[in-house]
Amino acid sequence: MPKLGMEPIRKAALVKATIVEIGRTGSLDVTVSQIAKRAGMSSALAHHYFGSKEEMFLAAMRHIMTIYGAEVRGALCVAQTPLARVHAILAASFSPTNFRREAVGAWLNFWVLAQTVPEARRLLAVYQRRLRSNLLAGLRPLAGQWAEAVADGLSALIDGLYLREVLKSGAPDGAAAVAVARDYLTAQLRRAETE
Amino acid sequence: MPKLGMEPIRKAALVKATIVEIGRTGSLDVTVSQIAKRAGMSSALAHHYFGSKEEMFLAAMRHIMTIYGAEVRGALCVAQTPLARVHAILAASFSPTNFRREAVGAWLNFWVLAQTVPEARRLLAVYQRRLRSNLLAGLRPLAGQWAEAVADGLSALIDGLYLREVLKSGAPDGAAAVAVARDYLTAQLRRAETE
DNA sequence: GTTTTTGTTGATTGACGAGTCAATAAACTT
DNA sequence: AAGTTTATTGACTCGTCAATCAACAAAAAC
Repeated sequence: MPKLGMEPIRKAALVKATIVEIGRTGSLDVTVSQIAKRAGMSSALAHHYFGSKEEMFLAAMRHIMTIYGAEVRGALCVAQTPLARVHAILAASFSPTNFRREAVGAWLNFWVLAQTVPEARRLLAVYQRRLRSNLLAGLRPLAGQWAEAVADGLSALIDGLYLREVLKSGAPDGAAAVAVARDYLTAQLRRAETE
Repeated sequence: MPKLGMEPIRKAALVKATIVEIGRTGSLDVTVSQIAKRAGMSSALAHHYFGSKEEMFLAAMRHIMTIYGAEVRGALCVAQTPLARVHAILAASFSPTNFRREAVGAWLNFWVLAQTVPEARRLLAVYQRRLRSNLLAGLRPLAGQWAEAVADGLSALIDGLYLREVLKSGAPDGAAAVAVARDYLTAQLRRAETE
Protein backbone atom coordinates (compact mmCIF):
# COMPACT_ATOMS: atom_id res chain seq x y z
CA MET A 1 0.00 0.00 0.00
CA PRO A 2 2.67 2.49 1.02
CA LYS A 3 2.69 5.15 -1.63
CA LEU A 4 5.73 7.33 -1.29
CA GLY A 5 5.63 11.05 -0.66
CA MET A 6 2.76 10.80 1.77
CA GLU A 7 4.25 13.07 4.38
CA PRO A 8 2.98 16.41 3.08
CA ILE A 9 -0.44 14.93 2.31
CA ARG A 10 -0.78 13.38 5.74
CA LYS A 11 0.45 16.47 7.48
CA ALA A 12 -1.98 18.68 5.59
CA ALA A 13 -4.84 16.34 6.40
CA LEU A 14 -3.87 16.37 10.07
CA VAL A 15 -3.67 20.14 10.21
CA LYS A 16 -7.08 20.46 8.65
CA ALA A 17 -8.54 17.85 10.98
CA THR A 18 -6.98 19.56 13.99
CA ILE A 19 -8.67 22.83 13.11
CA VAL A 20 -12.00 21.15 12.50
CA GLU A 21 -11.84 19.31 15.81
CA ILE A 22 -10.89 22.42 17.75
CA GLY A 23 -13.84 24.15 16.12
CA ARG A 24 -16.14 21.26 16.90
CA THR A 25 -15.31 21.10 20.59
CA GLY A 26 -14.52 24.78 21.00
CA SER A 27 -11.42 23.94 22.99
CA LEU A 28 -7.98 22.42 22.84
CA ASP A 29 -9.43 19.40 24.59
CA VAL A 30 -9.25 17.23 21.54
CA THR A 31 -7.53 13.89 21.48
CA VAL A 32 -4.96 12.87 18.97
CA SER A 33 -7.16 9.91 18.15
CA GLN A 34 -10.08 12.15 17.23
CA ILE A 35 -7.87 14.21 14.98
CA ALA A 36 -6.26 11.18 13.39
CA LYS A 37 -9.59 9.51 12.82
CA ARG A 38 -11.00 12.58 11.10
CA ALA A 39 -7.86 12.71 8.96
CA GLY A 40 -8.32 9.05 8.06
CA MET A 41 -5.36 7.47 9.76
CA SER A 42 -4.24 5.92 13.01
CA SER A 43 -3.19 7.99 15.97
CA ALA A 44 0.22 6.36 15.82
CA LEU A 45 0.74 7.82 12.37
CA ALA A 46 -0.20 11.25 13.61
CA HIS A 47 2.43 10.93 16.28
CA HIS A 48 4.84 9.69 13.67
CA TYR A 49 4.55 12.83 11.55
CA PHE A 50 4.16 15.39 14.30
CA GLY A 51 6.10 14.38 17.37
CA SER A 52 3.45 15.59 19.78
CA LYS A 53 0.02 17.09 20.05
CA GLU A 54 1.47 20.51 20.71
CA GLU A 55 3.28 20.40 17.39
CA MET A 56 -0.05 19.71 15.72
CA PHE A 57 -1.60 22.72 17.40
CA LEU A 58 1.25 24.94 16.32
CA ALA A 59 1.04 23.70 12.75
CA ALA A 60 -2.70 24.38 12.81
CA MET A 61 -2.05 27.86 14.12
CA ARG A 62 0.46 28.54 11.37
CA HIS A 63 -2.10 27.38 8.84
CA ILE A 64 -4.83 29.66 10.15
CA MET A 65 -2.45 32.61 10.07
CA THR A 66 -1.34 31.74 6.55
CA ILE A 67 -4.91 31.69 5.32
CA TYR A 68 -5.68 35.01 6.94
CA GLY A 69 -2.50 36.50 5.51
CA ALA A 70 -3.40 35.26 2.04
CA GLU A 71 -6.85 36.76 2.26
CA VAL A 72 -5.41 40.11 3.24
CA ARG A 73 -2.88 40.01 0.43
CA GLY A 74 -5.55 39.07 -2.05
CA ALA A 75 -7.75 41.97 -0.99
CA LEU A 76 -4.84 44.39 -0.99
CA CYS A 77 -3.66 43.68 -4.49
CA VAL A 78 -6.86 45.00 -6.04
CA ALA A 79 -6.93 48.15 -3.91
CA GLN A 80 -5.75 51.25 -5.72
CA THR A 81 -5.96 54.07 -3.20
CA PRO A 82 -4.56 54.18 0.36
CA LEU A 83 -8.07 54.34 1.78
CA ALA A 84 -9.09 51.36 -0.31
CA ARG A 85 -6.15 49.46 1.14
CA VAL A 86 -7.30 50.04 4.69
CA HIS A 87 -10.84 49.14 3.77
CA ALA A 88 -9.58 45.96 2.14
CA ILE A 89 -7.86 44.93 5.35
CA LEU A 90 -11.04 45.54 7.31
CA ALA A 91 -13.08 43.52 4.84
CA ALA A 92 -10.62 40.64 4.99
CA SER A 93 -10.54 40.71 8.78
CA PHE A 94 -14.29 40.34 9.03
CA SER A 95 -14.80 38.02 6.09
CA PRO A 96 -17.10 35.00 6.43
CA THR A 97 -14.00 32.79 6.48
CA ASN A 98 -13.01 34.21 9.83
CA PHE A 99 -16.45 33.64 11.26
CA ARG A 100 -16.58 29.96 10.46
CA ARG A 101 -16.77 27.84 13.56
CA GLU A 102 -13.32 26.37 12.99
CA ALA A 103 -11.68 29.74 12.59
CA VAL A 104 -13.34 31.12 15.69
CA GLY A 105 -12.32 28.14 17.77
CA ALA A 106 -8.81 28.39 16.43
CA TRP A 107 -8.35 32.07 17.21
CA LEU A 108 -9.81 31.97 20.69
CA ASN A 109 -7.82 28.93 21.66
CA PHE A 110 -4.62 30.23 20.13
CA TRP A 111 -4.94 33.26 22.32
CA VAL A 112 -5.11 30.95 25.30
CA LEU A 113 -2.16 28.96 24.02
CA ALA A 114 -0.12 32.11 23.52
CA GLN A 115 -0.16 32.68 27.25
CA THR A 116 2.09 29.74 27.93
CA VAL A 117 3.61 28.43 24.71
CA PRO A 118 6.40 30.71 23.48
CA GLU A 119 6.12 29.58 19.89
CA ALA A 120 2.41 30.37 19.87
CA ARG A 121 3.13 33.82 21.24
CA ARG A 122 5.75 34.35 18.56
CA LEU A 123 3.31 33.41 15.79
CA LEU A 124 0.76 35.82 17.17
CA ALA A 125 3.36 38.57 17.29
CA VAL A 126 4.20 37.95 13.65
CA TYR A 127 0.54 38.28 12.71
CA GLN A 128 0.19 41.48 14.69
CA ARG A 129 3.28 43.05 13.17
CA ARG A 130 2.13 42.21 9.68
CA LEU A 131 -1.32 43.62 10.27
CA ARG A 132 0.18 46.79 11.69
CA SER A 133 2.55 47.29 8.80
CA ASN A 134 -0.21 46.67 6.26
CA LEU A 135 -2.38 49.24 7.97
CA LEU A 136 0.48 51.69 8.15
CA ALA A 137 1.13 51.46 4.43
CA GLY A 138 -2.39 52.66 3.80
CA LEU A 139 -2.56 55.12 6.65
CA ARG A 140 0.66 57.03 6.19
CA PRO A 141 -0.54 58.94 3.14
CA LEU A 142 -3.82 59.63 4.92
CA ALA A 143 -2.84 60.44 8.46
CA GLY A 144 0.82 61.44 8.25
CA GLN A 145 2.41 61.69 11.62
CA TRP A 146 -0.65 60.19 13.30
CA ALA A 147 -0.55 57.08 11.18
CA GLU A 148 1.12 54.98 13.86
CA ALA A 149 -1.35 55.90 16.56
CA VAL A 150 -4.27 55.24 14.25
CA ALA A 151 -2.81 51.90 13.20
CA ASP A 152 -2.42 50.83 16.83
CA GLY A 153 -5.95 51.81 17.67
CA LEU A 154 -7.40 50.25 14.57
CA SER A 155 -5.65 46.94 14.98
CA ALA A 156 -6.80 46.65 18.58
CA LEU A 157 -10.29 47.61 17.49
CA ILE A 158 -10.25 44.85 14.89
CA ASP A 159 -9.46 42.23 17.52
CA GLY A 160 -12.01 43.66 19.93
CA LEU A 161 -14.77 43.78 17.35
CA TYR A 162 -13.99 40.24 16.29
CA LEU A 163 -14.26 39.06 19.86
CA ARG A 164 -17.60 40.79 20.31
CA GLU A 165 -19.02 39.38 17.12
CA VAL A 166 -18.04 35.81 17.75
CA LEU A 167 -19.16 35.74 21.37
CA LYS A 168 -22.45 37.54 21.09
CA SER A 169 -25.55 35.42 20.82
CA GLY A 170 -26.84 35.16 17.32
CA ALA A 171 -24.98 35.06 14.06
CA PRO A 172 -21.94 37.32 13.80
CA ASP A 173 -22.37 40.38 11.62
CA GLY A 174 -19.16 41.18 9.78
CA ALA A 175 -20.66 44.17 8.03
CA ALA A 176 -21.56 45.82 11.31
CA ALA A 177 -18.02 45.32 12.58
CA VAL A 178 -16.60 46.85 9.44
CA ALA A 179 -18.95 49.81 9.84
CA VAL A 180 -17.74 50.52 13.38
CA ALA A 181 -14.12 50.24 12.31
CA ARG A 182 -14.66 52.57 9.36
CA ASP A 183 -16.37 55.00 11.66
CA TYR A 184 -13.31 55.03 13.90
CA LEU A 185 -11.13 55.57 10.88
CA THR A 186 -13.23 58.47 9.63
CA ALA A 187 -13.14 60.20 12.99
CA GLN A 188 -9.38 59.84 13.28
CA LEU A 189 -8.71 60.99 9.73
CA ARG A 190 -10.89 64.03 10.12
CA ARG A 191 -8.94 64.96 13.20
CA ALA A 192 -5.64 64.42 11.44
CA GLU A 193 -6.78 66.77 8.69
CA THR A 194 -7.82 69.61 10.93
CA GLU A 195 -4.82 69.54 13.21
CA MET B 1 -13.76 18.97 64.02
CA PRO B 2 -16.77 19.75 61.85
CA LYS B 3 -17.56 23.39 62.49
CA LEU B 4 -20.94 24.25 61.10
CA GLY B 5 -21.48 26.89 58.47
CA MET B 6 -18.43 25.90 56.46
CA GLU B 7 -20.17 25.93 53.13
CA PRO B 8 -19.66 29.60 52.20
CA ILE B 9 -16.08 29.53 53.47
CA ARG B 10 -15.21 26.40 51.52
CA LYS B 11 -16.91 27.65 48.41
CA ALA B 12 -15.08 30.95 48.55
CA ALA B 13 -11.78 29.17 49.03
CA LEU B 14 -12.50 26.92 46.07
CA VAL B 15 -13.42 29.81 43.83
CA LYS B 16 -10.24 31.61 44.71
CA ALA B 17 -8.17 28.47 44.20
CA THR B 18 -9.84 27.82 40.87
CA ILE B 19 -8.86 31.25 39.61
CA VAL B 20 -5.31 30.89 40.86
CA GLU B 21 -4.91 27.50 39.22
CA ILE B 22 -6.32 28.69 35.92
CA GLY B 23 -3.87 31.56 36.06
CA ARG B 24 -1.01 29.26 36.95
CA THR B 25 -1.57 26.85 34.08
CA GLY B 26 -3.03 29.41 31.69
CA SER B 27 -5.79 27.01 30.72
CA LEU B 28 -8.88 25.21 31.92
CA ASP B 29 -6.78 22.09 32.12
CA VAL B 30 -6.70 22.06 35.87
CA THR B 31 -7.74 19.10 37.94
CA VAL B 32 -10.24 19.24 40.74
CA SER B 33 -7.55 17.75 42.95
CA GLN B 34 -5.18 20.64 42.24
CA ILE B 35 -7.88 23.15 43.05
CA ALA B 36 -8.97 21.34 46.18
CA LYS B 37 -5.42 20.96 47.39
CA ARG B 38 -4.73 24.66 46.97
CA ALA B 39 -7.95 25.39 48.81
CA GLY B 40 -6.84 23.08 51.61
CA MET B 41 -9.34 20.27 51.32
CA SER B 42 -9.94 16.96 49.61
CA SER B 43 -11.22 16.72 46.07
CA ALA B 44 -14.23 14.84 47.36
CA LEU B 45 -15.24 17.87 49.38
CA ALA B 46 -14.91 20.10 46.36
CA HIS B 47 -17.26 17.80 44.49
CA HIS B 48 -19.56 17.85 47.49
CA TYR B 49 -19.99 21.63 47.41
CA PHE B 50 -19.91 22.17 43.67
CA GLY B 51 -21.42 19.24 41.83
CA SER B 52 -18.91 19.38 39.01
CA LYS B 53 -15.83 21.09 37.72
CA GLU B 54 -17.89 23.16 35.33
CA GLU B 55 -19.83 24.61 38.24
CA MET B 56 -16.54 25.64 39.79
CA PHE B 57 -15.50 27.38 36.59
CA LEU B 58 -18.78 29.24 36.39
CA ALA B 59 -18.55 30.33 40.02
CA ALA B 60 -15.02 31.55 39.33
CA MET B 61 -16.25 33.45 36.32
CA ARG B 62 -19.00 35.10 38.34
CA HIS B 63 -16.42 36.09 40.90
CA ILE B 64 -14.11 37.69 38.36
CA MET B 65 -17.00 39.64 36.90
CA THR B 66 -18.13 40.75 40.34
CA ILE B 67 -14.71 42.09 41.16
CA TYR B 68 -14.49 43.95 37.88
CA GLY B 69 -17.96 45.37 38.40
CA ALA B 70 -17.06 46.54 41.88
CA GLU B 71 -13.94 48.27 40.62
CA VAL B 72 -15.92 50.10 37.98
CA ARG B 73 -18.56 51.17 40.49
CA GLY B 74 -15.88 52.34 42.89
CA ALA B 75 -14.22 54.45 40.22
CA LEU B 76 -17.54 55.84 39.00
CA CYS B 77 -18.76 57.07 42.35
CA VAL B 78 -15.95 59.61 42.66
CA ALA B 79 -16.35 60.92 39.12
CA GLN B 80 -18.21 64.21 38.90
CA THR B 81 -18.38 65.04 35.20
CA PRO B 82 -19.55 62.85 32.32
CA LEU B 83 -16.07 62.81 30.85
CA ALA B 84 -14.62 61.80 34.20
CA ARG B 85 -17.06 58.90 34.30
CA VAL B 86 -15.84 57.56 30.98
CA HIS B 87 -12.26 58.02 32.04
CA ALA B 88 -13.00 56.18 35.27
CA ILE B 89 -14.30 53.20 33.35
CA LEU B 90 -11.17 53.16 31.21
CA ALA B 91 -8.94 53.33 34.26
CA ALA B 92 -10.81 50.49 35.94
CA SER B 93 -10.69 48.36 32.80
CA PHE B 94 -6.92 48.62 32.58
CA SER B 95 -6.16 48.56 36.28
CA PRO B 96 -3.32 46.38 37.59
CA THR B 97 -5.94 44.01 39.01
CA ASN B 98 -6.98 43.03 35.51
CA PHE B 99 -3.41 42.41 34.45
CA ARG B 100 -2.64 39.96 37.22
CA ARG B 101 -1.85 36.52 35.90
CA GLU B 102 -4.98 35.04 37.41
CA ALA B 103 -7.27 37.64 35.90
CA VAL B 104 -5.70 37.27 32.48
CA GLY B 105 -6.01 33.51 32.55
CA ALA B 106 -9.59 33.82 33.71
CA TRP B 107 -10.69 36.22 31.00
CA LEU B 108 -9.02 34.42 28.11
CA ASN B 109 -10.34 31.06 29.18
CA PHE B 110 -13.81 32.37 29.88
CA TRP B 111 -13.96 33.60 26.33
CA VAL B 112 -13.17 30.08 25.22
CA LEU B 113 -15.76 28.68 27.59
CA ALA B 114 -18.39 31.09 26.31
CA GLN B 115 -18.23 29.41 22.91
CA THR B 116 -19.84 26.25 24.19
CA VAL B 117 -21.28 26.77 27.67
CA PRO B 118 -24.51 28.78 27.53
CA GLU B 119 -24.23 29.97 31.11
CA ALA B 120 -20.75 31.32 30.44
CA ARG B 121 -22.02 33.15 27.40
CA ARG B 122 -24.85 34.61 29.45
CA LEU B 123 -22.44 35.90 32.09
CA LEU B 124 -20.31 37.52 29.43
CA ALA B 125 -23.38 39.17 27.91
CA VAL B 126 -24.30 40.59 31.30
CA TYR B 127 -20.84 42.08 31.66
CA GLN B 128 -20.98 43.57 28.20
CA ARG B 129 -24.39 45.12 28.71
CA ARG B 130 -23.31 46.67 31.97
CA LEU B 131 -20.16 48.10 30.45
CA ARG B 132 -22.15 49.54 27.59
CA SER B 133 -24.74 51.16 29.81
CA ASN B 134 -22.06 52.64 32.06
CA LEU B 135 -20.32 54.11 29.06
CA LEU B 136 -23.58 55.43 27.67
CA ALA B 137 -24.39 57.26 30.89
CA GLY B 138 -21.20 59.25 30.50
CA LEU B 139 -21.34 59.60 26.75
CA ARG B 140 -24.86 60.79 26.23
CA PRO B 141 -24.23 64.29 27.56
CA LEU B 142 -21.04 64.44 25.51
CA ALA B 143 -21.94 62.86 22.20
CA GLY B 144 -25.73 63.11 22.02
CA GLN B 145 -27.14 61.06 19.21
CA TRP B 146 -23.76 59.49 18.52
CA ALA B 147 -23.40 58.18 22.04
CA GLU B 148 -24.47 54.67 21.15
CA ALA B 149 -22.08 54.31 18.27
CA VAL B 150 -19.22 55.65 20.37
CA ALA B 151 -20.08 53.30 23.22
CA ASP B 152 -20.07 50.30 20.89
CA GLY B 153 -16.73 51.25 19.44
CA LEU B 154 -15.20 52.06 22.77
CA SER B 155 -16.27 48.85 24.44
CA ALA B 156 -14.86 46.78 21.60
CA LEU B 157 -11.69 48.82 21.74
CA ILE B 158 -11.37 48.09 25.45
CA ASP B 159 -11.49 44.35 24.84
CA GLY B 160 -9.12 44.59 21.91
CA LEU B 161 -6.59 46.68 23.77
CA TYR B 162 -6.76 44.33 26.72
CA LEU B 163 -6.06 41.38 24.47
CA ARG B 164 -3.08 43.13 22.91
CA GLU B 165 -1.61 44.11 26.22
CA VAL B 166 -1.86 40.72 27.83
CA LEU B 167 -0.55 38.80 24.83
CA LYS B 168 2.33 41.01 23.83
CA SER B 169 5.74 40.05 25.10
CA GLY B 170 6.87 42.10 28.04
CA ALA B 171 4.85 43.52 30.87
CA PRO B 172 1.43 44.92 29.97
CA ASP B 173 1.15 48.68 29.96
CA GLY B 174 -2.26 49.77 31.20
CA ALA B 175 -1.45 53.45 30.82
CA ALA B 176 -0.68 53.04 27.13
CA ALA B 177 -3.97 51.26 26.59
CA VAL B 178 -5.84 54.02 28.38
CA ALA B 179 -4.08 56.58 26.21
CA VAL B 180 -5.19 54.89 22.98
CA ALA B 181 -8.75 54.61 24.23
CA ARG B 182 -8.83 58.26 25.27
CA ASP B 183 -7.46 59.19 21.89
CA TYR B 184 -10.33 57.38 20.24
CA LEU B 185 -12.75 59.14 22.52
CA THR B 186 -11.31 62.55 21.75
CA ALA B 187 -11.52 61.98 18.02
CA GLN B 188 -15.14 60.84 18.22
CA LEU B 189 -16.21 63.67 20.49
CA ARG B 190 -14.61 66.26 18.30
CA ARG B 191 -16.51 64.90 15.37
CA ALA B 192 -19.77 64.85 17.32
CA GLU B 193 -19.24 68.53 18.17
CA THR B 194 -18.59 69.70 14.64
CA GLU B 195 -21.36 67.78 12.97
C1' DG C 1 18.62 -9.30 -4.18
C1' DT C 2 19.67 -7.58 -0.06
C1' DT C 3 19.68 -3.43 2.57
C1' DT C 4 17.71 0.89 3.67
C1' DT C 5 14.20 4.13 3.79
C1' DT C 6 9.33 5.36 4.13
C1' DG C 7 4.55 4.34 5.41
C1' DT C 8 1.45 2.20 8.52
C1' DT C 9 -0.97 0.22 12.45
C1' DG C 10 -2.60 -2.76 16.57
C1' DA C 11 -1.41 -3.33 20.94
C1' DT C 12 0.52 -1.72 24.97
C1' DT C 13 2.26 1.20 28.63
C1' DG C 14 1.91 4.16 32.18
C1' DA C 15 -0.25 7.71 33.93
C1' DC C 16 -3.95 10.63 35.28
C1' DG C 17 -8.59 12.28 36.41
C1' DA C 18 -13.83 13.13 37.27
C1' DG C 19 -17.12 11.70 40.03
C1' DT C 20 -19.06 8.22 43.59
C1' DC C 21 -19.43 5.86 47.98
C1' DA C 22 -19.08 4.24 52.41
C1' DA C 23 -17.58 5.49 56.63
C1' DT C 24 -16.36 8.66 60.49
C1' DA C 25 -17.29 12.39 63.43
C1' DA C 26 -19.06 16.46 65.31
C1' DA C 27 -22.77 19.42 65.99
C1' DC C 28 -27.75 20.52 66.21
C1' DT C 29 -32.79 18.80 67.17
C1' DT C 30 -36.34 16.79 69.75
C1' DA D 1 -30.35 9.72 74.31
C1' DA D 2 -31.65 8.83 69.94
C1' DG D 3 -31.99 10.73 65.43
C1' DT D 4 -30.81 14.03 61.94
C1' DT D 5 -28.10 17.12 59.49
C1' DT D 6 -23.49 18.90 58.11
C1' DA D 7 -18.51 18.28 57.36
C1' DT D 8 -14.99 15.46 55.74
C1' DT D 9 -12.06 12.07 53.50
C1' DG D 10 -9.66 7.67 51.71
C1' DA D 11 -10.46 4.45 48.61
C1' DC D 12 -12.36 3.12 44.50
C1' DT D 13 -14.52 2.91 39.76
C1' DC D 14 -14.36 3.51 35.23
C1' DG D 15 -12.71 5.80 31.86
C1' DT D 16 -9.42 8.39 29.00
C1' DC D 17 -5.33 9.50 26.60
C1' DA D 18 -0.42 10.71 24.99
C1' DA D 19 3.25 8.45 23.58
C1' DT D 20 5.91 4.18 22.41
C1' DC D 21 6.98 -0.19 20.25
C1' DA D 22 7.19 -4.08 17.57
C1' DA D 23 5.95 -5.61 13.43
C1' DC D 24 4.63 -5.62 8.65
C1' DA D 25 4.65 -3.86 3.77
C1' DA D 26 6.33 -1.64 -0.16
C1' DA D 27 9.36 1.16 -2.68
C1' DA D 28 14.31 2.84 -3.50
C1' DA D 29 19.04 2.42 -3.37
C1' DC D 30 23.06 -0.11 -4.11
